[in-house]
Amino acid sequence: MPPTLKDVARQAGVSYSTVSRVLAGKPHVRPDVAARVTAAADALGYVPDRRARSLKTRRNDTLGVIVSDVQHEFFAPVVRAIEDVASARGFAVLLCNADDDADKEARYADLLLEETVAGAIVAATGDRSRAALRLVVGGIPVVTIDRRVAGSQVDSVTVDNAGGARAAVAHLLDQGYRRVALLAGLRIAGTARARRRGCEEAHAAAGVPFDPALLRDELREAGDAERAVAELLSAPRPPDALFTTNSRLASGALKALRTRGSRPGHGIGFATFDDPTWATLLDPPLTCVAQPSYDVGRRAAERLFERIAGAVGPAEHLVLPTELRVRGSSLAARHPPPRAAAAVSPP
Amino acid sequence: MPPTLKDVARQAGVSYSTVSRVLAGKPHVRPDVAARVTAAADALGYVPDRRARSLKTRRNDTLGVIVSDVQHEFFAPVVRAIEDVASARGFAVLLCNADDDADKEARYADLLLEETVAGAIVAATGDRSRAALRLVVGGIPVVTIDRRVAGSQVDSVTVDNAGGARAAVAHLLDQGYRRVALLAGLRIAGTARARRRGCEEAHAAAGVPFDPALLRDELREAGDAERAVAELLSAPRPPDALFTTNSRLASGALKALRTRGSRPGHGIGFATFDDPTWATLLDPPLTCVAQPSYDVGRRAAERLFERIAGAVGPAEHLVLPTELRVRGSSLAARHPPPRAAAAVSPP
DNA sequence: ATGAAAGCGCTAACAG
DNA sequence: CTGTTAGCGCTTTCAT
Repeated sequence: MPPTLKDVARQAGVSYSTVSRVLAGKPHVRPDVAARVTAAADALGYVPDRRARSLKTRRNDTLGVIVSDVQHEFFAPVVRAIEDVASARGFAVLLCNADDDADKEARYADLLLEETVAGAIVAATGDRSRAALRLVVGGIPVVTIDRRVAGSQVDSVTVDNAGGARAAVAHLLDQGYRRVALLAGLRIAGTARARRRGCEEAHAAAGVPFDPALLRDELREAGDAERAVAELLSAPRPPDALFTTNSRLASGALKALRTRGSRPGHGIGFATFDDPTWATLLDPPLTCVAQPSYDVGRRAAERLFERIAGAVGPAEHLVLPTELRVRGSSLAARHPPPRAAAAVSPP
Repeated sequence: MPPTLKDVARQAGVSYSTVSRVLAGKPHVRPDVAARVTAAADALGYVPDRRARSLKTRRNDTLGVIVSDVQHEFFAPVVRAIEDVASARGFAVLLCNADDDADKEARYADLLLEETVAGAIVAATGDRSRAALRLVVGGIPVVTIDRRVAGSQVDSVTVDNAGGARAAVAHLLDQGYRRVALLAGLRIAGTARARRRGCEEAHAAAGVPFDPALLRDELREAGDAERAVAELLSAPRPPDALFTTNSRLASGALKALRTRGSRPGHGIGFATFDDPTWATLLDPPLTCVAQPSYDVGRRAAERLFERIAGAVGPAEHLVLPTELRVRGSSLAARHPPPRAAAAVSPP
């Protein structure tokens, strides 16, 4: 049983509340008394009880974070950033992995409600963000990531998914590729929709029709992408370029290419969302749409703290830019006929 | 202000404690009363307050996790596993990234103490595990990962770091490499030490002397490894093979090789701890020592729950096996003199 | 089967 | 400056 305020008080020969005052650094305490209290406190190894304090003060220095999976390339830095910002302010972070599963999300929302966290960041992509709404109804400040929540006072931080996809696909088309396959994640995720839109816009702008047969979505794991690409490549009219909407799918797609003995940039163009460390280790290196994941988390957390501090006003929707990093995998189309000359590249 | 038990009681026209009983699923309540209470509770959107409950019951369904960085290849699955096990039992997880920084670790230990978490998993590698000890002294069950804590009742789950490194280096030596450089992480980390030991044992067993000039440790980021490799390769007696102790360092080392235009498996052998998804996307694919990261987290969490449930007895030290996955990057040495024949490989 | 009351560890008036 | 007191929301005896 850890020592309580009372124990410290007894030990220091003062009252209960004096100890509280000293330990809270409140003024109006005689220095010698303060010293005695402090001494007693660390003699006993006293540690204040956050729950009790929080119960009394009705403040809780804890943030909740709901993501689909911390293991994901995108979420790991986001979570890390949130934790950094939180810890700098003395806040703890409750981590919830909801796997894009609406039930899990709802259960976690309840958990955060029961914990009466000071605020929550919801990066989950599940069913209509019921979780986020539940929290909002419960009176908890929420910032979402990856998607907005309709018509509410919920701030959001997202990356320019449509723009990023548009840039990548436009680049592929510009390099002479004509049949760009789109390998995307879950349709319920706002990001997936936006990226698909970007892809379509790029086609429209280039005056190239987008063949719906080249769209494969609802892809979760690398293996899903691998199978999809294998299928696409053996179809009657195969794609001549691949665009994946995240690095997990990219690795699956690349595995499929490798199995067939084809290399990106040699007959088949390749680009992906995310810029994983290994992108530049491949030969040729991967063309990527880099997104500022850490910043997404950081900005979301900062905004959340503004709300916690009482900021009012309409929802703020921050959209962070992406950056297209052109590397070898997407360069000028050389069509399968072995080793034809480069097509559209500059001299 | 969220509704409390009192509000529900008033609404249902029963007493305070009856509501508690109903909601806790306790027996001895008339069905119709129970129904009225339940109805009132969800009419008001009542959500129990975990802090208050925990304060009263002196139990806290929360686990603390201290790792150096969730973004790390190894820790992401560990954290994920812990969270999976915890959530299956209705526990929440408090995530702490301590960056191998002793001060941060200590602060987080205090945080977990203040939260009176039911138990903690400490995967941090900092200074003498002061953090873990602090928790133990505070009466909190602790399971460590990556390292044991001397002479205490602290369980641990680790992977066979020495064995994994030994296997990889033995394989390299067996393939005919004679100057294997070891690129390792922080020296304070128990894992780094064990991996180094494995490397030395492999050398001893093969009767090949290990040149201390080929050891580079205290490497944190990919960039550190990149610089180290660049240096090593331009030294008078360069290594003919590289072994990195984690995938982050591997990517740095590979970058350095790439810059010099050399490919692993062609004149220079390569192997690494960790088996990242991209290992098989490279050409040649990377020889890896795979470790069961998810299982480390899972087993640690399971053991922790046993302790929380009151298990007594001496510390249990679980060591999980690693698996050497031989791929192209480490195959038979062909020495730099352009395209010499393979050296020691079987016919 | 239900209600009354005490108290978990803490903070915040309010007295003195 | 310091002590007394009243809860925060909940569970848990103990009566009834």
